[in-house]
Amino acid sequence: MVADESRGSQLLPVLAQLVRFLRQLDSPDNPSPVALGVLRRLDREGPSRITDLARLERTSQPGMTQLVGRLERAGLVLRTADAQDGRVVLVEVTEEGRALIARTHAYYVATLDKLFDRLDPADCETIVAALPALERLAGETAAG
Amino acid sequence: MVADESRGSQLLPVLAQLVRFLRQLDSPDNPSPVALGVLRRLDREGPSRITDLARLERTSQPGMTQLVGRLERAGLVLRTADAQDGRVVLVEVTEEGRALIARTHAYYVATLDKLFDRLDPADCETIVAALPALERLAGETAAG
DNA sequence: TATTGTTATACTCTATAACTATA
DNA sequence: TATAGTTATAGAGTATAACAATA
Repeated sequence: MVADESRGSQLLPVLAQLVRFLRQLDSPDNPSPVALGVLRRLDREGPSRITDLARLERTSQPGMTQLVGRLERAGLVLRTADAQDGRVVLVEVTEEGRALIARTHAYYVATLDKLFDRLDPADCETIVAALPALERLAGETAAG
Repeated sequence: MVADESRGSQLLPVLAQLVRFLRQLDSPDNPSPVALGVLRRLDREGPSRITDLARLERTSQPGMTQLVGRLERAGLVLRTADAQDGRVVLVEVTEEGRALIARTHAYYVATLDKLFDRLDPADCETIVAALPALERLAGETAAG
């Protein structure tokens, strides 16, 4: 298979186009990608340490301290002390933070649904049929 | 169809995961998304005005002036005057800019190809079969 | 006057280095 | 000493407002 016909080279422009489209939207709260990632992680996994958030979201530790500070000032997260280890700060998402996640998610979903509505029904079916495989592909990103 | 089962709500997490994965890569040159978008556009469409780049990439005009300035200092684009209209600046990509596009593209493609290599062959086939439909879906983002 | 682009200024986001507090 | 986190500082990136040059 020639390089320019590889599966990755075919999928990349599709991803790039969809992502650029979503990025250029004026979503209601307009959280930064990393901020949304942190909120979603806290929602999924519960209270977490600064150090762990920094590692998992691939930012520096000071960067995460500052992001958490901004999120806290915005009322989206709370910081609490760890009872076992006085050095540790535990960050948890607030109800307001969860509401922001829900609004942003709903907005992105509605935008994608509008794209599907403009598409040929046969194409829609083909994509829907491929979603489980795409989910497994996306799952591979966590594996390695 | 219930909201949480809509096509958009199924596609969104897949997109989010793949995009987060690609964004967190340490690509060789690490261009910003907008910078890469401008370079790719110039490569595709030839010399362009600041105003047009700003509109098409959805940045402010001063923002585009500044981005083009950074790209110029990095040797990735050239600015030339328009012979017909003395107000206009034409921006064009350099060979070095094209090389950066190629390196970045190759890196992303190789990363995606590695994901496919870890996937069940049947899933790969399903995704490849859906690529034309996905391309048309992505194309709808430009339509309206 | 309208259009093209730049400069001035400020804010967000992120990084590295140096620091404090706890283990 | 090592670890968790913060503070200090700087740079990239982007916005709005005010400006200069050309049409």
